[in-house]
Amino acid sequence: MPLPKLSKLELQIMEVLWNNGPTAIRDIQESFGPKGRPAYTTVQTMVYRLETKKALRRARKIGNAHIFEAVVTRDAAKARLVDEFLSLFGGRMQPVMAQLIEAGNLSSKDVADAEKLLRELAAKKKREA
Amino acid sequence: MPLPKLSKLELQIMEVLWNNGPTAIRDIQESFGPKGRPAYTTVQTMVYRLETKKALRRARKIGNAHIFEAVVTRDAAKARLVDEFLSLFGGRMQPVMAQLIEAGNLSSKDVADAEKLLRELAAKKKREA
DNA sequence: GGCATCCTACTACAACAGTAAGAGCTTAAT
DNA sequence: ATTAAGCTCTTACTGTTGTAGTAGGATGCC
Repeated sequence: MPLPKLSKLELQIMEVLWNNGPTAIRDIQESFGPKGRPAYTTVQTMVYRLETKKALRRARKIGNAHIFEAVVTRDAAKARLVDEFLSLFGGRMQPVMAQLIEAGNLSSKDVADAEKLLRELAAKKKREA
Repeated sequence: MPLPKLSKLELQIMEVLWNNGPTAIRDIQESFGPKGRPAYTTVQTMVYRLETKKALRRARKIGNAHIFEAVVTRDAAKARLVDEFLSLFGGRMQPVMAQLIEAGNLSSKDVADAEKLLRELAAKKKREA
C-alpha cells in the first residue's frame, strides 16, 4: 500500500516527525507534554507499527537509540484523511462543506481565507477550461 | 453519552434509517445493494450495537420482525463527525478548509455553493457583531 | 569495573469494528 | 398439522488501536 491508513495516535506521532524532522522515541514521547502523555513503550509500539506500515523508517542511530524519520509526507497523509472523511459523507463535497461551514467554529479570518482560496481555485479552473 | 461515536458501517446503517424512516433489518441489509453487502447477521449485530449505544431503538413489530428507528439525528451525528475530523487537524479550521479545497475534488458548482454559504455566513457574523 | 540509567525488543491484553455461523422460535402457506 | 422460510438471539473469531510491562543489552558516570 502506498498510503497506509493512520490512526489518531499514529498521526500525532507523524506530526512530530513532520514538524521536527528525524526524532528519537524519547523525544517524540516528551513532545506530548507532561500531562496525560502515553508511556514510553506505548509510543514505541506505535512507532514500530508505523515502521511496519512504512510510514516512517530508522534513519540512523545516536548511541544505542534509533532516530526515526517520516517516509509518508504530511500532504499525502492529510489527503488520505480527507478522502476517508469524504467517503463518510458519500463522497459528495457539497454537504461536507456545508457541514463544516455551519459547524460554527469558523472565525472571520477562516471565512476570509476560505473565500480567498475558493476564488483562486475558481480562477484556476477557468484558466484550465 | 448523549452523542455516541459511530463507526463507518454504523453510519451507513443510520443513513438508511435517516433516509427511509423506520426500517427492518432485512430492508437495511438489502439497501446495501446486491454486491458486496454484509450478511444479514452482520447488519443485525451492528443494529444491536447501535441499540446499546442508544443511537436507534425498536419502534414496533411487523409479524415477528422488529422495526428500528433512529434516535440520534443526522445533524447531530454529522456534527460529531466533523468534530472528530477537526481534532485530527489540531482543531484548527483553516488547514482543514485548505486541504479540502485543494484536494481537487471540487466541481465548479461545489465552489460556487461553498462561496455562497461563506458569504451568507460572513453576513450573518456581521449582523451578530 | 561496577552500578544506575536508558533503550530495544518482545509479549500481552482490553476495547472496538467487522464478520458471520448456529440454534431455536414464528409465521405463512398448503 | 407440516414444513419451509424468515427472524431473533447468542456466541465467536479476526484485525486494529491504545495501553503498557518485562527482560536484557548498551552506555555512561565515577
